[in-house]
Amino acid sequence: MPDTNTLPKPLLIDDPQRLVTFRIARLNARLASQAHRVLSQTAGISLTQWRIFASIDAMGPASAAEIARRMKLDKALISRTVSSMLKEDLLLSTPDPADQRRHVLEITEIGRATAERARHAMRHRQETLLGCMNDDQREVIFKCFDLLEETIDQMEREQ
Amino acid sequence: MPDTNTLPKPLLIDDPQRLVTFRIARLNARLASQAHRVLSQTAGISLTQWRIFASIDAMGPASAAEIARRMKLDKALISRTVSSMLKEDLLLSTPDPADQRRHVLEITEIGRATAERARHAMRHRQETLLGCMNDDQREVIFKCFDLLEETIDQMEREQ
DNA sequence: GCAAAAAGGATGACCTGTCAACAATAAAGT
DNA sequence: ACTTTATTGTTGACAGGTCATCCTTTTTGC
Repeated sequence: MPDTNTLPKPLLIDDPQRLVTFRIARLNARLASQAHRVLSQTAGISLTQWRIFASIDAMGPASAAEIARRMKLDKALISRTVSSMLKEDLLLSTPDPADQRRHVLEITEIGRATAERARHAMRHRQETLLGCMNDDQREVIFKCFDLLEETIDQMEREQ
Repeated sequence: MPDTNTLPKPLLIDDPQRLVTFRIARLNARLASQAHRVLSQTAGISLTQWRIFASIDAMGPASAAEIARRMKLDKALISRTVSSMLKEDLLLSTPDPADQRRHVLEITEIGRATAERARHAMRHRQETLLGCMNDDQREVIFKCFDLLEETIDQMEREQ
């Protein structure tokens, strides 16, 4: 008897909509493209540039490696993005006298003004996104993010 | 008085770790690279190829456009991925006599065997990921995914 | 003090995914 | 019947991001 076309059959995977990875991937794609639109319209910067601003702003001047570590982002990505930001005078890089490999990055006036232009839209967006959940849900979701990242850490350790 | 270097100051953004977009982006990057590793080691396929398998397997043979719609993925991406899978005989494409633009895609025996090789590892991974949360948390997180996607839909409608 | 290992940073090759434009076909509106 | 509009699927160009490798400087361990 034929099967694949007559009856839907038990599956390779139960329901793609119930896969964490898949849902997160889709959510991420949509959130990123939305953020990209907002940032390029308001301040003409990329999402990674925005994140570098946010990192330095939140935790003070830092080297590229420190930013990469703090945000768990690829250092190649940071390197390229930082060099684009230096070209546009959004960041200032000063060599560390105590370590000749290290360059400390800080936000310039231009950089701060640029980030400022995106701030309201980004904050509003963030609030709208958080606003669709109630306090309990917000608490649980961030807890789950932590749990998932811990699990990934573990899986990576075990290979 | 100087400021940026003396005191940490109130911020552009409160805490990057508390940004939904940022957390989801990071989680996604880590999950995707992990999935990529598992899939290439076990079955030599890409994540998008795996997703196309999962989509057809879960919901039956379909055209490229239907897959793109179901998964909310870019049709260009689907087109390129499908053509790579056709070259490797992982999928079979048959023209629809009722609509000459449409081609119905189904999984070949080779394709099914290939997907099968990745299945255990992928399912185990999925269970480990879900396993770090309890029933309540799982329920809430999927609920939040739905809420967030609805919110994005709304924001897109309002521009 | 010195060889080996590790960290900072840059870069080339590469892959993924997005956007816009296109040709071909089909559907809708007149 | 015919023009307009929408849909399917393909493609080129490109931004974003990853991986492996490299060079330089610093740190570690003998």
